[in-house]
Amino acid sequence: MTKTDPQKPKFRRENPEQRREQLIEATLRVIARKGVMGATVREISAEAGVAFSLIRHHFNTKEDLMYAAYAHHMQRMAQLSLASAGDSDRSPIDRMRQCIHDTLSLPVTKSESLQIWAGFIQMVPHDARMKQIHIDTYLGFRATLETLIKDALLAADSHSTPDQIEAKAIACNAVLDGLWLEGSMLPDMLPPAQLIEIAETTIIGIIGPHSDT
Amino acid sequence: MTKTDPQKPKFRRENPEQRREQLIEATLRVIARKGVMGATVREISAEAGVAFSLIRHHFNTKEDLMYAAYAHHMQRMAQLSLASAGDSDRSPIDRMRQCIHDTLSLPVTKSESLQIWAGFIQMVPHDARMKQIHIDTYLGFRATLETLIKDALLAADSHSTPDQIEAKAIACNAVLDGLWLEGSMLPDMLPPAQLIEIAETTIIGIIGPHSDT
DNA sequence: ATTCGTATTGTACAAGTGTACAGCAACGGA
DNA sequence: TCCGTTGCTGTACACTTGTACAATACGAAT
Repeated sequence: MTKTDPQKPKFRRENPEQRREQLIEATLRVIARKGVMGATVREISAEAGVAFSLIRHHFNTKEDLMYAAYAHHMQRMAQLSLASAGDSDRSPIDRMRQCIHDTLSLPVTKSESLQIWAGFIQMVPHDARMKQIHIDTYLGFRATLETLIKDALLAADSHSTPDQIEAKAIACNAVLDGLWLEGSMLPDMLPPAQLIEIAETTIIGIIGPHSDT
Repeated sequence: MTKTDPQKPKFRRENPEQRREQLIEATLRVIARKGVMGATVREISAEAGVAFSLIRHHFNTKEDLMYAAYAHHMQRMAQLSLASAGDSDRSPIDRMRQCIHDTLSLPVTKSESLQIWAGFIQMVPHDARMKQIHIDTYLGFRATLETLIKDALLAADSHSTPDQIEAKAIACNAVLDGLWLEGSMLPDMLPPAQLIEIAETTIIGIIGPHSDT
């Protein structure tokens, strides 16, 4: 052992904001590895390499840490899925294809992501703040889909009422959710290539100008 | 206090099979009310009205109880969704409509059902037995959908390859999963009537004889 | 070098966890 | 009526949990 540094610091003071993010990331890793029930303050702080009592210094309560971690996770997932939705260089249909591809491939379909998502989803019906985070994420995602669909229909010179566009966005969202879910759960049975092909066929069918019932 | 019955039994001996089911039902109620983390052996046994040590008498471990509860829940959900799938009196398309309706209405869309589902789903990636239960349930549901789709296509005198039918079943399953998910989570925002209409339009579009890409 | 704010630590604690086990009591068969 | 089986209970225990709080020590400002 090199004892050459007797005044080596026992710990490093971190920018509170950065430390908070470190704890959030550690929380997500622990949930992915051990599930929500395994995500104890001691496990999380060990993952982050700090004393477990530090959590209480940066978050009023463990619940607060969970809220922050949920929002963080959903934000990242949405960003990964919709990264190219704003590229005005590409055609709407091309952007939609890219969005489908990104949603149904790694890293979004990593089973870790699913497990984190499921662990939080389970809390939504009981916790008002969790529910709010879910609503914000869901509506944000759907709004982006709506824009994409509207652009695609305009490019095809096809008109739809706002209600119809909303319905199509809900349907597209459901397809992506469902395929993402099963693909993440059973990656061997439902590989990304198959998921993407099914999603493209289905979503193009949904967007296409019919459904005047 | 009517002390008229001094030899009132302190407890009732139950058929082991029935007692097991009582404990499973109590488990599901507790998970629905308090989440997976709140589903302790004491809470569950209190819900069932028995001593908490009784659980260990009927289930080797708490995990075993969870496995049984998961299988039980998924079995019931599938049965509620597919109750009319076998009615050979009705046309395939009619049965599919009924299946859509049943999947996207109460009681299947009760938020309790979702919470129980999410709580278990979270365990799937880590636990081999949980994963097996999921696979069995998923493939079972999909197989029923496949039959329904095949019958509908036959009735319309339209031919498809097995691969195409499988792809359509995966897509239909995803639509139903996704809509069920969001509908259960946000019942006020996405009422059954709207979900059902969207699902019918989408699924009829999926089944309909196109998708030769 | 010294001071000072505060990020960080370590210890402590009450409450709750799943499991173990010995003994009680219900109830069907004698 | 008694008896044996076994479903069922109650207590106990080792362990983990989230929270509380006083003491420590890092790092920047002086």
